[in-house]
Amino acid sequence: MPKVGMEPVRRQQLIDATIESVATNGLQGTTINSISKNAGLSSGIISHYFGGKQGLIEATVRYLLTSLKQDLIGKVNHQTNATERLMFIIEANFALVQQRNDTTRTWLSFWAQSMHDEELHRLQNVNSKRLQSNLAFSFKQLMPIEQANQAAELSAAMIDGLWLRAVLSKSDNNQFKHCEKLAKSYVLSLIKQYGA
Amino acid sequence: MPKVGMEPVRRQQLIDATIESVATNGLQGTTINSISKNAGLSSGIISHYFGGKQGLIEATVRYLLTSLKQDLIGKVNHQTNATERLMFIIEANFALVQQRNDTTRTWLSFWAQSMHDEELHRLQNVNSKRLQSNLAFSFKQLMPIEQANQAAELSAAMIDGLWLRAVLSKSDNNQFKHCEKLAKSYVLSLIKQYGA
DNA sequence: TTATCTTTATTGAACGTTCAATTAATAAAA
DNA sequence: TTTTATTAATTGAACGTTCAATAAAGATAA
Repeated sequence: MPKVGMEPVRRQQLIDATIESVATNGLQGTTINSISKNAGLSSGIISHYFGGKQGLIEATVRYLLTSLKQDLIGKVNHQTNATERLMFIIEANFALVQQRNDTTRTWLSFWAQSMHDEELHRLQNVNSKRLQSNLAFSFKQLMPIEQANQAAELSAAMIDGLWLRAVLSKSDNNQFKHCEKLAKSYVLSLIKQYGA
Repeated sequence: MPKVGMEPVRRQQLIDATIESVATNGLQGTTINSISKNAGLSSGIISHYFGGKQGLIEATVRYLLTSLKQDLIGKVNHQTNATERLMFIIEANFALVQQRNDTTRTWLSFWAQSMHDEELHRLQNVNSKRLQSNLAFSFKQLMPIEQANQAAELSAAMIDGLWLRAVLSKSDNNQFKHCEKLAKSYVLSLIKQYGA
């Protein structure tokens, strides 16, 4: 059965299977068996490639964070203006949902666990601060620095709040699209309010 | 050791111990042993009073929901005006934090789990919808119904978002106070914007 | 080309641990 | 004495990890 050069393939297979299992069974219900079964591989392979269950969990979170980051990078370029950039940030934060419906539940599980897992908490902070500083960067081109920072804090909370409530109510894609629109119009209203 | 009429005392003891354990160890790390140890009781007592671990978990969530509800009821009376009532709703939603620092983490754990537990999800929906309809009720006295509903949806998201970000960044009470102020001024700005 | 050696990839059973639940025993109060 | 309250001991299932075995692929040498 074995072929050479399987490592990257298997790693991705196991990460995908982890997202799937956490979305379906929760972090509590996710075992090395549920993951390896989803991936169509044996349980031992997890320790082989990730050192253990914990290593795979952390690799999965890192993968999700990278996906979010890449999504935004793919949308903007050097001639994107500040307002457009703000809209792209919002789109990126709601985009993972549209690609894979199971991703949102998985995120929430990981964030809850980050309260009791140092490495997950570190990763969560990177994500949370990146959202706010990305927003602040663009707001600063549209208003004074103090207002910009305040606008970034409020926008980040609004985005996360809309997202959280949509996830918890097990919303469909339409509902997420609705939340994306609300977030965008809130950011636009902040620009009108404080904009120079 | 046994005394008569211990039931309500023991139940509360075990619920308090559950909040404590979930805050410290997370829902994953919470066992009937960690709970009973916190309560200074034996593990068997959990099955006796709650039928099992799951029953105790659900009773704990119901207790938290009731506390939140009572907190709001205690603040308002028949001569509270709409704007005051909105401020009290926000205060109540941030108040549990101040009383007990460990409560917020516990909430987040429960909400994450609600994605994979029918009864918890039902309770979560009650809470989520109550916040929004409480907000809508007061907004309707200050603006047209359509704007009131929109304001309620946005305010609920803002409150939950500020709360979520504060919890995840392991904020102290000052940070929560700051978030409470932001939420209040956001609601006031909505009243100014749409208010008749 | 064939035979041998080495590395890479993978499995699945065995092990020790942890957990929730149950049971039997016990102690106080009625 | 009977009932209520509680503990301590026990059970069996489920879990993550480890590890010996194996199989294919690639490399080397005859």
